[in-house]
This record gives sequence, structure tokens and C-alpha cells, in this order.
Amino acid sequence: MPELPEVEVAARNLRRWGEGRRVRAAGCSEPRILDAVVHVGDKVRTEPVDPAALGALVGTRLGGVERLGKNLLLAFKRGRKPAVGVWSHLGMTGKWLRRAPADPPPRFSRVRLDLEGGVTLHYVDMRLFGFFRLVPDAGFAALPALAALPPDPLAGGIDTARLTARFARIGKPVKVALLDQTLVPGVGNIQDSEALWRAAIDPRRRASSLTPAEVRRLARAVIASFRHTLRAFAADGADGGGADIEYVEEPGTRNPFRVYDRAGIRCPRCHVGTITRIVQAARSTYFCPRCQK
DNA sequence: ACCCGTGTTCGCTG
DNA sequence: TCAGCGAACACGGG
Repeated sequence: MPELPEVEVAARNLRRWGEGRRVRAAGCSEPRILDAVVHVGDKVRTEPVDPAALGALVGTRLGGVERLGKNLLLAFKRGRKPAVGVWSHLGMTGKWLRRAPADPPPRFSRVRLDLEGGVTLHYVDMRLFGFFRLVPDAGFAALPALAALPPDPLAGGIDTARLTARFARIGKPVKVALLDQTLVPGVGNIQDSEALWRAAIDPRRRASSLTPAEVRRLARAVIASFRHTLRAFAADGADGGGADIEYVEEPGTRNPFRVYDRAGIRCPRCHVGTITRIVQAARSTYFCPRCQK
């Protein structure tokens, strides 16, 4: 599921469910999902840790939830001081769910956090491509992998001059290039196809061939697609202001995408071309060969 | 049984 | 040295 819009939904849910609450207990049923940031001199490494390391969370309070691209950053505090952070990446199949403490864990629950007030959070991830990473002192700013990312597109917009300069040095197809999280954090394989379709740019063109005007159009299209998907989740997910936002593959929700996984339909813009699936870098791309130039 | 998959990293090659 | 490419990770669903 998770590209930027889904991760934004997860961030909002976690704030609503858990912000301000103290951690009573923490457990992990799948150690492969767990690791921790370790500082060695001025180097930063990650290494696997035992589930017992989750003990660092017990007694702390969830102080804040931030999202940067597809990364969720949870800061836990003791009193006013940062105690420990969790860098949660949802990988391909990750999600956060809320349950009552006595409920059976959801299938593929990997980490559970029992919070005060009868709230139990489960980090669920069938395929284990995500991670649950402990960060000493919630010192996210000191992590090179996060520092390398530009501001989140929904919070800080997209620096199109910078993006144009980066694209100019990339020979790969623009569709493949845009999956690099250091360009526009949060774009995944679906939003990539959606944004290129909105911008009417052929996904097969080399990134270096885009004009500055086209890069600006693409940047606007990325943000428009993010917002459109986010609105669709909120509307479809029976949220309406109260209930939890759900995910697209769950029953009763509509596929909000214009071209992704829609090979064979008439193009929703030109109504002449046929949405076509091609494979680039071993990933599906959907586009309209007639109006994407 | 076989192929596919919303993400990311690693190793090989030119 | 590095951009680019394919494989690998894990596991359910069609």
C-alpha cells in the first residue's frame, strides 16, 4: 500500500490514537522487523536488535508523529526530554492498526505497543520489507539517510530549480528516475505513473530531456496526485471526521487512480488513446501513448 | 505451479 | 568512480 498518501493517513491516525499517551508495554513477534541506529564515532549504522530493546519505550510518552516522504518518525519522551525515537518504514505491505488490548492481534502483527487508556497499536507487515527502527534520543536530524531528503512535498513544496538540475544529470527514463526518494520523497510506483499522466509527459523520456517548464508541470502534477489520493482515502474510508481512514484494497473502497492498473481503458483526458502497460526497471508503468509526449 | 506485487538495497558490469 | 541494471528480500493472491 504505502506511498506518501497512505503514509500520511498512517501519521494522522497515529496522532489521533496515540499522541500524549504513555507506553505501558511493548512487544515484537518478528525480530527481523526490528533494528536500531547505532552511533560509532561520527558514523551512523543500523544493526539488528533483540525484542527486549523495545523496553526502552516503556514508560515514555508518544510526543509527536512526523512524516517525511514515506518515513514515519515517532518521538517518545520522558517528561519534556526526548527519550527514544521510532523510525517506521511501511515497506510494501506495512500498516498501523489500533485495537483494544484484549483483542487478538491482527494477522501479521509484528510489533505491538500497549498505551495507557486502552489503546493498543499494532505495526502490521506481511512481507517484512518495512522496518521498525529505534533511534537513540529520537535524534532523527542526525541521520544521514533522512538528512539527504529534501523537504516533504506536502509541507515544503518541491524545489523545481533543484529538481531540474538533478534531472539534467540522469540518463534514465523519467519514470525510473522519479522513484529516487532524494528527488521527490514519497513518490512510489503508482504516484509516478499518475503524476506523469497528469503532466502529459511520456514516462520513457530520459529525465535529462525534460525542459524546466516540464519539470515544473511534473512537480505540480505530483503534488496534485498526492492530494487527490489523500482526499479519496479520506472520503472513501468512511472517515467523514470520525471513523478510521481505511485503505484502498479493503472492501467498499474505490480505486482512486486515473491510470494505474487500468490498462485497456480509454484515456480519461484525451478520450482517444488507450492506457497501456509497459515494464520499466522491472516495474509496471501505465500511460497514454497518445497524449503523453 | 507459476507469475505478480504500492519498496529498498546490494552486487555486478561497463 | 559511478550510473545503470537485475537480483534479492518474503509471502500471499490471482
